[in-house]
Amino acid sequence: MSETTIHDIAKKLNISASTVSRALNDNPIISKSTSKRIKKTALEMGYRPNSLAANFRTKRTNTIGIIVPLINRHFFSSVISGIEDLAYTQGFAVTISQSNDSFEKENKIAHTLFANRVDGLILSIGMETIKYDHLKLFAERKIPIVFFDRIAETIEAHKIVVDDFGGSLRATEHLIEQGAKRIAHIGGPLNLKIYQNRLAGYFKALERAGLEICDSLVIHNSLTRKDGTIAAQKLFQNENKPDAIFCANDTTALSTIIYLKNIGLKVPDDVLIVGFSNEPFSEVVTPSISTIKHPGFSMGRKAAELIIHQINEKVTRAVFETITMPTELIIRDSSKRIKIEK
Amino acid sequence: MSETTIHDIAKKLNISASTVSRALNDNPIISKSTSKRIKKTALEMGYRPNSLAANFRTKRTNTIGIIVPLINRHFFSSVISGIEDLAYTQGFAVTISQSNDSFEKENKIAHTLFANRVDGLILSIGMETIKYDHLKLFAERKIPIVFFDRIAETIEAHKIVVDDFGGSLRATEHLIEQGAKRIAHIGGPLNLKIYQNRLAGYFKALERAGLEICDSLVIHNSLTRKDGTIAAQKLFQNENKPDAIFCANDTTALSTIIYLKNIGLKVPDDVLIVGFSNEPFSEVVTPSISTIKHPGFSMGRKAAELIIHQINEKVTRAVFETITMPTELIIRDSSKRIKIEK
DNA sequence: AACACAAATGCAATCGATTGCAAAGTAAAA
DNA sequence: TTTTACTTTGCAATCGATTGCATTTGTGTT
Repeated sequence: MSETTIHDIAKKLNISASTVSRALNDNPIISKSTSKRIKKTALEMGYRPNSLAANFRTKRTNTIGIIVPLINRHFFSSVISGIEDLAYTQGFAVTISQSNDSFEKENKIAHTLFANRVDGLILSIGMETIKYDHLKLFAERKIPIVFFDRIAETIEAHKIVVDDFGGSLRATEHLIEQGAKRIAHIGGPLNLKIYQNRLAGYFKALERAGLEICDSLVIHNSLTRKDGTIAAQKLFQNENKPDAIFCANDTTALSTIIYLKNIGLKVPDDVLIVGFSNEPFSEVVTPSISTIKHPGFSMGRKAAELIIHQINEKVTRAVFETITMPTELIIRDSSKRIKIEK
Repeated sequence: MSETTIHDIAKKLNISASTVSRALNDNPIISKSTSKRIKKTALEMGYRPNSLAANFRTKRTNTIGIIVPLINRHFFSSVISGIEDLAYTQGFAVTISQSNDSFEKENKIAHTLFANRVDGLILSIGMETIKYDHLKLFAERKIPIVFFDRIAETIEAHKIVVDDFGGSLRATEHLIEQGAKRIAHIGGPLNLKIYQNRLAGYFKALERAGLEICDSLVIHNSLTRKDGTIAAQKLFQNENKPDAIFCANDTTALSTIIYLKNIGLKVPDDVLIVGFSNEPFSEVVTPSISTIKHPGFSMGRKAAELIIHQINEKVTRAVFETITMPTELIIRDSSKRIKIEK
């Protein structure tokens, strides 16, 4: 009727539950012969370990909690995939929740994960998040946290970010190499560090090349399809039109390209475009979009590696590091001046 | 030092732990005044509920296990997102693993999820899976299972599938309406039901229209980018070339389009194309790809709804149903005969 | 004041596995 | 045969919350 427990096995073999427990956990202190007998009986009796009981007793769940703004987004699902991939090999399960960029939900999720005693937390914070009490909860109880992409700067923890600055620098320099003189930038909300960095890389490249920084060429918005269209509209209503645009994501790069096509301008002939993140569509649209590659999957693996190390080593006094994942410029059609190519 | 428990609260207030437990769970049997005192003290003492203990005692984890072949894939991450979305509102957490289409991994994951006593399991089985012992485990212990997309036909459980047949029928009919006479089909591995159904819908449409079914126009492969190119190559080496292709996914639709472009044929002018699944890129490539929409997110929500209902109602003897999610033809440029349009 | 009955609280067992320490068993050395 | 030193095994407490049942407290009625 009810589930077989180690006590049932013990009773059947006339031994103690402790021995059964040890045998099933391959504790070498148990003689091989009894161990074998126990395992055989366990199998016969259809024994299924109850991790709940074990976790409760040992205060360890072998579970990593993950919070992302939205699961169904290429970058995040790549990271999650990477985390799960490594975690699995190390015997950890992952519990995933999405905050939908709502602080309230993020907060509740954090408490639930804590109540479930996850061994560690990997997260990318939501756009609304400016208070971190829900995360301090973990820090206080020495439960390791690893941030990725959207990090909380004031919390002491390992952080994994993308080299936004370097990527943007490279992207902008590439545009300059292709002959662009008036490069615009469509950027994201500046309360997020990543967009600050992308802006900074853009500025740096201009500065290095001795190009003037022009306020009217820089627009910030939420980087949706629509935002991109509106931004492009604004840029090309100027009398002094740009000859290239560095977009802070591929989505706006795409809608910009579509807009330009509609007003009769050609990419890359008339305007050069570079995006950011290497979305799956970027390779296959026409023209294909030059972009900066985000190593989502390996970020996930790295995050898992860091957190598991902390969990296993119980490194509490560790020096926390901020790991910057390399970015890579992928040159595609949207930024290739044909003349220069040949 | 150590965590505050309900006993600590009880001791401090000189009452019993049972009362504390009941108060914190809003049991109405506890008077409002004590309840208020208890909650206040709990807050002051920084009490954090230990779900491990509660779950252990109640044998209920409020957790749903999910197994998908690959998290980082648009369709699956949409479904996961939908599951999480609804589950969250019902107080359930989700634990997600990817099988990578490996039977061994799927098997191990199932056992781990069982050991962790998830309340229910939602999964899409891997390509290698032909034995279901690891799932019978759940069935035997009355733990509800819901399959989606790739279902195990011999296990009794709710199943949620996409209307592959109807979608394919509609897609093919659409091509016929647009004037196609020789319609090819690039399909997936026939050991998966979904591809059988897509093939069947294609046949049905031809039959209804009185068009001849021609073996040389039907190709089956694994539906990768490369497979699509190879298939297209084969189709257009025939003397009797197709004037339209219905592809079983958008990926092959895309690579077919690219191949045709390379050999100087125009889509849709020379060849009409329809894909399946509505990948994010399909809308934005040139020409945009007509396709059949997969309602991933709502499938996820539906799956969550079904499983939570079973969990809460303890419906063991329920009649299991197979729910077919509606598909929708999205007509884009790749299948629009301009002349017919105007 | 006595009683009945309802409301509020407490007692104590329980869930299943783990683990420090004690005890028993075994083999080798003296 | 006794002693010593391992090897194996068992005892019993423990983790924190829940819950059926018993008990106490409180309220109202006659």
